[in-house]
Amino acid sequence: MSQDKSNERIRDAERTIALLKKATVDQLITNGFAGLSILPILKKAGVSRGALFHHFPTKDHLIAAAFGDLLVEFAGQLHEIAMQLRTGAITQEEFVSKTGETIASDLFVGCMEIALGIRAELTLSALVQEAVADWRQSLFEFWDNTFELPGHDREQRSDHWAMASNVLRGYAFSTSFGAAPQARERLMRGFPKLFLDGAVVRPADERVVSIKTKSKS
Amino acid sequence: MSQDKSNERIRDAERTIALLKKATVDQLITNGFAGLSILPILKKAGVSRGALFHHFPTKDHLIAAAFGDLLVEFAGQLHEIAMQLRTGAITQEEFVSKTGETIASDLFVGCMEIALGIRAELTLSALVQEAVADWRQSLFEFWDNTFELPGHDREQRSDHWAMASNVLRGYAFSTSFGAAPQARERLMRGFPKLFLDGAVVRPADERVVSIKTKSKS
DNA sequence: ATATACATACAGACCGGTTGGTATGTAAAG
DNA sequence: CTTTACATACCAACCGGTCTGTATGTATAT
Repeated sequence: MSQDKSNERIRDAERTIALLKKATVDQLITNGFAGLSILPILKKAGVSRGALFHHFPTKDHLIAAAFGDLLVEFAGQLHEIAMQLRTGAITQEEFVSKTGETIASDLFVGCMEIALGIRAELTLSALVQEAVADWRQSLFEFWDNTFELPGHDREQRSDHWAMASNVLRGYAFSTSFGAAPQARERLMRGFPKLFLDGAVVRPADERVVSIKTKSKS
Repeated sequence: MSQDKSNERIRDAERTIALLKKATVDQLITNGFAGLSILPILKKAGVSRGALFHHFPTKDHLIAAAFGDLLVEFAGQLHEIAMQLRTGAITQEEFVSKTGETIASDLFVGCMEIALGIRAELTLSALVQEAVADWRQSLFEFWDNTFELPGHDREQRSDHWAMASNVLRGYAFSTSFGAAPQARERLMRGFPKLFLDGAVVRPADERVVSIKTKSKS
């Protein structure tokens, strides 16, 4: 990890913070929410305790920051997939496959774990509230900017894509067991039939989209 | 909790085990998976450390046992709702409402939390594997024994109900934030349209169903 | 019936290890 | 010299688990 055993110090706040958040995400993926202790995080980041608590008042603040980064990254990944479809770089089938893959990735499962885990932790849940709201919004935009639903008003579209999102969330959850090998095929067959049948892909230039969240206030 | 400060001991293994499992579920609901320490569990159960480790070799075994109980209880709740629909005691709309409520309850959210949380814990995930397999089976039976899907073969029915289950899981997940007040209405509108349109309720006497799991081997 | 022997059910002190967080010190930058 | 960035020693609280001891059962022998 860190071969700088010499006494030269690296003084770069941004870098240190990034390392810490990255290590937190790594730790979340490999050891789950319950495994989010600061010791392994510090080890992975190659950073000292002092550095951590210099930049973050508590462990929860670090987790919240890492969680926020995760969600933003996801929004970016989904946006990327959407653009590939809208530019014709991939087929609708590939779109469903890639989206499913993204949602069922360890990263997103880790997100769900945090989202459920913080239910009982008031301070932490308060810290991530804003990031979650942003994420919700960007998820709807992901669908609504990618597909047109002729004859549907805004309310109906919200309903439609909310259900679609629920399916993917449930899919991600069920795959985290790894016990349903047919789950993927079921998604590939079922999802387009249920949600994309009447939908029309919006050409890439139809609407200029900013998927970016409001970011650090 | 326990006012028996006298030196009279209650010697009832079944009772003690039940108290421990109950306390574990309670603790899971109120404090989440990360809050599953033995101390608060023991306190809630009014049982000593010695009693716990006499009946369960490790904490994980207790959690697994409590988790298994939870899943069986859920299967029972769903079965109950299904029977109400099949006997005509409730409407389809009420059926969707009740099912959604059950899935989005604190109890089930706790289940999801465990299911995700154990991802990184090998021993625990091994312990609950069987219970999860039983649960999967009973969930499919819940749908398939309740509704007929004319013109669908077994494979197609599996696809259909797997997607339906995913929607509910995703719904449960999203409500655990409490941030989407319209989520319930969306489910009530969207679910029947997507999954119950071509489905026919099986009369209660059409098929003798055993929703019971294989139970303790 | 009563005494003996043993298994089971429970209680609570105790253990080493880990937890999140702090206090203090030091090196670099302005 | 002051501020910022990082390092280290340290702390009280808590963790899961083991220990020894005790209360309560039951099976057998007398």
